[in-house]
Amino acid sequence: MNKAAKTDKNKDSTGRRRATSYDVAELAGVSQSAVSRVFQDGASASKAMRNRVMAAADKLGYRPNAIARGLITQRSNMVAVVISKITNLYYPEVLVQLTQRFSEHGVRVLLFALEHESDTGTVIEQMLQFRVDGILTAAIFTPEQLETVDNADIPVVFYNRTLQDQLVSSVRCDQEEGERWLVGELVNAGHKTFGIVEGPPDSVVGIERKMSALNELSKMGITDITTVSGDFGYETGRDCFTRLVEKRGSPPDAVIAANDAMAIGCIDEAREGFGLSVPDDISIVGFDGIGPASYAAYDLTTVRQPVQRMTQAAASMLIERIENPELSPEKRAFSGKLIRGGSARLRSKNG
Amino acid sequence: MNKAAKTDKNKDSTGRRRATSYDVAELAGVSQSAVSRVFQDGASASKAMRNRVMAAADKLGYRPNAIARGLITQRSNMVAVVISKITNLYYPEVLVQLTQRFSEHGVRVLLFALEHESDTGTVIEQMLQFRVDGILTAAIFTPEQLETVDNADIPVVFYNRTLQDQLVSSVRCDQEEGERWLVGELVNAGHKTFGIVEGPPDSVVGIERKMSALNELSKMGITDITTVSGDFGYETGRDCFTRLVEKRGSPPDAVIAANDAMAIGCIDEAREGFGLSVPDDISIVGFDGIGPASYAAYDLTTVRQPVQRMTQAAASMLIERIENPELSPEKRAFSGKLIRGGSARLRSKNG
DNA sequence: TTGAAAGCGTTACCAG
DNA sequence: CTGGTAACGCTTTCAA
Repeated sequence: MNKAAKTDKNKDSTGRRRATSYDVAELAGVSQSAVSRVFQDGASASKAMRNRVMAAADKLGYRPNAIARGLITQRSNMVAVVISKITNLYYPEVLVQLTQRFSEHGVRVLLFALEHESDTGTVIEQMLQFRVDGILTAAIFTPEQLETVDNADIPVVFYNRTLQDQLVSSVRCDQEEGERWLVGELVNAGHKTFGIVEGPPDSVVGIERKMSALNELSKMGITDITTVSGDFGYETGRDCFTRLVEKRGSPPDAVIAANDAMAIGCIDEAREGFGLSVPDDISIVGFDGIGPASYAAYDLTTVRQPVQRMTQAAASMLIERIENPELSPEKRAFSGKLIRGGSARLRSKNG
Repeated sequence: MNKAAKTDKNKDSTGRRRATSYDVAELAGVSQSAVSRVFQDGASASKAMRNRVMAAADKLGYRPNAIARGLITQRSNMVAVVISKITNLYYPEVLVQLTQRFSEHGVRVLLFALEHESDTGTVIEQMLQFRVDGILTAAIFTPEQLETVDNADIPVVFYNRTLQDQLVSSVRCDQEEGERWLVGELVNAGHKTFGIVEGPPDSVVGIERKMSALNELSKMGITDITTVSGDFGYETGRDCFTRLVEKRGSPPDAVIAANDAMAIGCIDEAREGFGLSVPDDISIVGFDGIGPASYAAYDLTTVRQPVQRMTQAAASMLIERIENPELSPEKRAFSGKLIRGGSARLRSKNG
């Protein structure tokens, strides 16, 4: 291999090497450090210098190499965002908003998607290898995993899940409150028998919602409660409704589903499979406030998560902790918004 | 600032510096190059060496630094994925599947989200700075933008959009065919007057679908066609239906919406706003095959995109081109699947 | 199979 | 304000 061949390896399609700060420096007739400074924020560079460098730079199509910068700076300017199939981050707008929030601070998003929330282990190694500056996760961590990232001094913010009594930052929707509202509305409107459609067993969110509902129901003296479990999907919601009725022998007065998708499934099954009228024969409520919940055919009574405020908060909490690692953990819970839709027979506000 | 303070900067919470291959080498009593080799694939290292190094490594919690590796290797092992609000990549499962596909090849996803498809310019610079190995985009590029990434020798795969006559790789759903199917079914079932609900003007996907439908309608001799335009959202779908009827003076026999969300909006508005029965009074069809399309209340006639095969193809096409930059561009179009739902009055298959 | 040494493209420190 | 030089943590020749 001759010399030409050797120097070929970094050439682009037109035969030029990808320009570095040295190339720019040479063309501009200045030092490489000068070029570096021109491309920094609080740099000290004279106007003349800046002009010459810039001219040379875009003549060569120079772009600072963020990888190299990260190496020396010890800041990758990337955060890991972990989503899993059943997460709320999974809702499209959340990811888009998050990415944009981070982007405003010059931070890029490295995405990690989990098939199951329990697969976290495999991706943590990756996040650490890529030296992400922070982690925003909608999947739970085991204590060991938490310790691992903690030892690496990487700040973590949990989205809609919070480790019991652990000293970690989190942003969540106040689901206890939400379920309390829903149960309150239903009981006050005279519903006496309840079905609960809970989420999959490995979902903390699902468990929380179910427990809160059960708690509130029992507080209000309701004892006729039947529970079945689904996977947060529409189909499973339909299935759950059938199983619920079979288990009880007859439909309950109201069904509380752990999320909107299953609630919608319940509505369809109640109507199609059992010829019931919603809400005249049975009330059905969900949780989340997803798009289809407000479709006219369902008009779901639900609690809408303040997604925008939550993502906003999550992003800034993480960025704050990247910039100031000494900041102590913080847990923020946002109230949802009760949507009194037509899928439940509720007392009118004025009654 | 004394020496202690200086050396502090890279220490972790327990006071140790983040371990490097040098630290591992020292502890294991071998050279740094040896450590490097142990953590590579086709490395040559004796079993004894490997053991000693590994022992030292996990004693120190050593993790190879992917950033540094990327710098020397000239491979970041990251690809950029660009989504915009109205894209199909926007559908949750697509992102998850993509990320997993890439992950299998050791490639991470750097996510870029656009508010509008036309904002591409701002993110291209970022992708280049981070030296991504490839780009998968569900947003259109201008010719200049395409040239920019081309000059940087970064392979690009377009998802569901293809630049007219440009020499680029793309994966898409065959929308012409899909619209042809839909129109064919409707015309054959006797529908004579049509409404078309098109997408936003800056969506290539929307335009393609509309043009294909119009084409096929005209081929089949249909002339009574009214067109209104929405933004791909549910609410806009409802609105569009109203405008359609107003514009025509009366409801058409059938409505062809550019996507499912708007089709569902049309159904709700037809029922609620105009007291029409779907499909007895009017047939409504969409495109995409999103989740809610199959909800019992809508049971939409639509064309489902083979999302899984498309993401699979997109990921492997990009990876192939990263590993072999000489590969010529390739355009792959996948047929969708016609879903003959209850939202349209169609000829039965046997009739 | 192993080790020494030369980069990769930046930033950061320190004189001038 | 500017330039020289030493890192950053790794991979990759090249000899031994």
